[in-house]
Amino acid sequence: MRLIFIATGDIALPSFRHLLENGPRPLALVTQPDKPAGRHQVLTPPAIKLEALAAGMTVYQPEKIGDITAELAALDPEILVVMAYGQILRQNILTLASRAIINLHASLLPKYRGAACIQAAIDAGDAETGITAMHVVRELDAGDVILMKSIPIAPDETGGSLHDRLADLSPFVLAEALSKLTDGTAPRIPQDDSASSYISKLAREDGKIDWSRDAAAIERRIRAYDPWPGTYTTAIEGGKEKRLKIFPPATVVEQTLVPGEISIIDEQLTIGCGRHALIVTSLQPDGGKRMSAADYLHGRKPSSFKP
RNA sequence: CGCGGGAUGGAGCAGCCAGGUAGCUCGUCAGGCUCAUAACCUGAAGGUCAGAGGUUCAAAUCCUCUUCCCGCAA
Repeated sequence: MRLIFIATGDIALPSFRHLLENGPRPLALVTQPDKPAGRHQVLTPPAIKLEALAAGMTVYQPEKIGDITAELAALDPEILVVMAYGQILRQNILTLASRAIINLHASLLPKYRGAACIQAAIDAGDAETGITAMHVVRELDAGDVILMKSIPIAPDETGGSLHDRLADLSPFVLAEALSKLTDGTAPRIPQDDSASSYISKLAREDGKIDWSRDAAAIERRIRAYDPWPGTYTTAIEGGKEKRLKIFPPATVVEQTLVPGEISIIDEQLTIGCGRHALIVTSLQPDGGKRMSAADYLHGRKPSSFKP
């Protein structure tokens, strides 16, 4: 089968490796251009690009995928597979493949269309999420579904752990979808648009903790946003404001405090929330490394957290 | 050279501005108390103050350079 793989995010790596090992081997990889990353803004290629090059595969990194329409058409692809690519596909790409253009999406559609679907499932407290394989249409993540596989969300699940588990689940969804497309048994199940929700891309600012919310909701967010975009708050230390990153795990306790108020018992750092309170165990002060709450309290004397 | 914070016994920090005995909260070890203890009491060990150079009678502290860590921004 003549197939082109279109992906940037690491979540696509297991699926890509699956195709390399078990076929059909992609004719080419299309991925985003190298981008400056890290403190020193070093130009960094997507990991999947390096694996493709190591496998001797042709790699395209167009600023806009529409710029290479002719090159892709010349490969005469039957199927395009898209996963975490990061660009909107226009009509000339959607009609490029003779058989289908499919997308692997990390949610149980129609819930959580869009970018931050993994974090959204944990943040909402869902019991399960999964990978959906569907046809790509003009509207984002709205195409007919071929199949989906679900996995349960663990009580201590983080965005990072769920990302990795969904990545590992993806090859099975991809393989089954390709096989059904090949033998003509792939269903086209329309999505119920009325049940859909859209999650836009997250920014660091989204990780700011609002202590007036329910402690359970804050706890879920701390897990959902780890490691990206992370959660943070502002600690008042000796009258000065210090930024403080918060990491999981955190524990909800039925204690009543004013939102942002700090209670320290037996070196346990408890923060008041809108409903109940939260024990935070792992954090990172501005300029420092990640440390336990106990270590933090040995040297710093926070009076409260900014609600 | 994008902006900023930091490096002080094993951990987290204060001391620096106004140079003059290495300090705090813990941890570790020993002893004591106790039916017992992660509790309490007493004591001890553990530091080239990131590195190099400079100023000075004297540098953790002031000046210059270097290395490493971290946050923001992208």
